[in-house]
Amino acid sequence: MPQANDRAAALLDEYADLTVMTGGDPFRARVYARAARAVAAHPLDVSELPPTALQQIPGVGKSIAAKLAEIAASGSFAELEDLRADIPDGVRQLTQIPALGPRRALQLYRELGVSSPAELRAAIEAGQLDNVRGFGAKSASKLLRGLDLLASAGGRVLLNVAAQTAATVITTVSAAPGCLRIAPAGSLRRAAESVGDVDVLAAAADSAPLMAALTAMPETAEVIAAGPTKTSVRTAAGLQVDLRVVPLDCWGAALQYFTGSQQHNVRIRELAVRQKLRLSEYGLFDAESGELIVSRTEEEVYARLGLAWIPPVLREDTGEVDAARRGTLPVLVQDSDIRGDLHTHTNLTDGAASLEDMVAAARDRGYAYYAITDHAPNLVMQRMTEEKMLAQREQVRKLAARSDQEGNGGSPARRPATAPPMALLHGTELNIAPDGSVDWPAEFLAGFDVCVASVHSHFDLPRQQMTRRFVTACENPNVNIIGHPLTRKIGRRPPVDVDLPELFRACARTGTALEINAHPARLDLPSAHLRAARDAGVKFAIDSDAHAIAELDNMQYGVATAQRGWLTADDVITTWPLPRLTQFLRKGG
DNA sequence: GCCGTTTTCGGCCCGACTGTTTTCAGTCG
Repeated sequence: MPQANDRAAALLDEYADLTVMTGGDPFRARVYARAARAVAAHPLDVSELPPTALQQIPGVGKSIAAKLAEIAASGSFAELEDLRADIPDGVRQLTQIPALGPRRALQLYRELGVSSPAELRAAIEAGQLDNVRGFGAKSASKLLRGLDLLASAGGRVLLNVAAQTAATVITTVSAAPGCLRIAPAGSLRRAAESVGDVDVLAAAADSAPLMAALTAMPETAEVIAAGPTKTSVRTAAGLQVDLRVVPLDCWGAALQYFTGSQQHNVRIRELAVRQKLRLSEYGLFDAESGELIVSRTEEEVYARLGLAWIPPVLREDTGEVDAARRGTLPVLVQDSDIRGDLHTHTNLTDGAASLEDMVAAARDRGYAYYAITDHAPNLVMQRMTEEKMLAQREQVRKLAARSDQEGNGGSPARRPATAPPMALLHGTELNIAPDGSVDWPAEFLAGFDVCVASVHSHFDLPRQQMTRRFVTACENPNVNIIGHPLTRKIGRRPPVDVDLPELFRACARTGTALEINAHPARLDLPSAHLRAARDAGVKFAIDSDAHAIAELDNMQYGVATAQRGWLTADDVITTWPLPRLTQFLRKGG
């Protein structure tokens, strides 16, 4: 989405937060927060839209449309500035501390003058909290730990780290006596790009042995809360794990509830209320009689509300509820649709494994095709030369010929035994220079089966120049895929500033695919932009960018990202049969 | 402040746990 939308959304969000802090109308705050999400997800640049178009955005009415216009004109709006004058920005930062919400943060500011995390730490250490009503010794030590946590990481982890932690928890807790079912829930089940805490749902008649197993787990460093239905711990690595245990009879309602997102759940519950029903983690009930209607499966809960079952990856309140009601949910691309990988490395450049080993591992995955795309010479540290590249090509051709003779191993689950052997494509990952040019002359590039082109430096070009850079790369007849387009690293490096609608148009016009880089630290192009790109006519390559054998398995995170962007198999060129893919790689030439 | 398969006004999701308090507000998801 346009960066102007992110800025406007941040201001609306800040206004919502400050409204809550100052004891303003909580419903108004919620409306602003919801409008902020809708603005952030809107495909068009809100700073350029007329008021009538702004009011088409869900959750934006006359008043917020006027605020958006004010933001476009002046960079902020008057009501926000009024609240900012009352409350320093540092006070809002305080609410990032676990267990410190808006009301108590404001209380600390009003009574002690604390207006930043650093000042809060000083105040606690000076014993000033003792004089504040509602803050006891426990609060003080909890806040100190929260301050440490905030300083260390911001608390969020990548999807693969969360998945590993969940796997450990599930192994441990499922071994406890009486554990009937157990599954990941929350943002992990939705495959969000980062996870703040790991939610695990279990079913049992008696929760005590399960809770005990969690708190006794060697990885558990601290027990945050412990009750009969919910126990929260923090691992030694600092990651919070929430275990919820419910009776088996309400498994479906509980899984629906604990998968979220919160915004999705609000939508679903509003729908229930309108039908004179009440939905909780224990089931869907008649609002008046209190009688249980359904609770055993998610499918039953959604069906009783008049909805198709909604895949967890779509549960973000971005239109999935309406689509489920109309029966127009997309048939999402699946792991089993993936036929190959078009962006991988070997130890010829910065990969860890040999060509032979990477190819063998790919073949074990049952792929129909696999591209080796080592770095090109302009990434100087990789020391690539034409000679090395041509020698690798020879090796690739020999490996391909050998597998032709020997037939193909490969998992029978993915392809029948009669399937042709895995095709090997020789490619490269080019470096897009600031002017949009890439390594090597066109004649040499024409010898590759596939070229990925990516930005690896000069991340801070002004938007116009950055956009020109990408468009020039797309217009190169030898460039097939733009690798990790925004070059962001989750939680570490921001995305580059590029005019996305223009990039999407260039990709569609030139037959250049955008990558969905499956590395959990990248997930790039991010899911939030995929629908706009798809609507502009863009096709996508889900690639692992594997630098080691184990990283081939990251493909699953790329597929999940594509799903979160509502993509079907047809939108993704790495699901296509080889002849269709080969045709695409010719770029109409 | 927004919104409508009952509504253009009167609603706006629901429950668990904690800490400090003696009945509940705040926080979280």
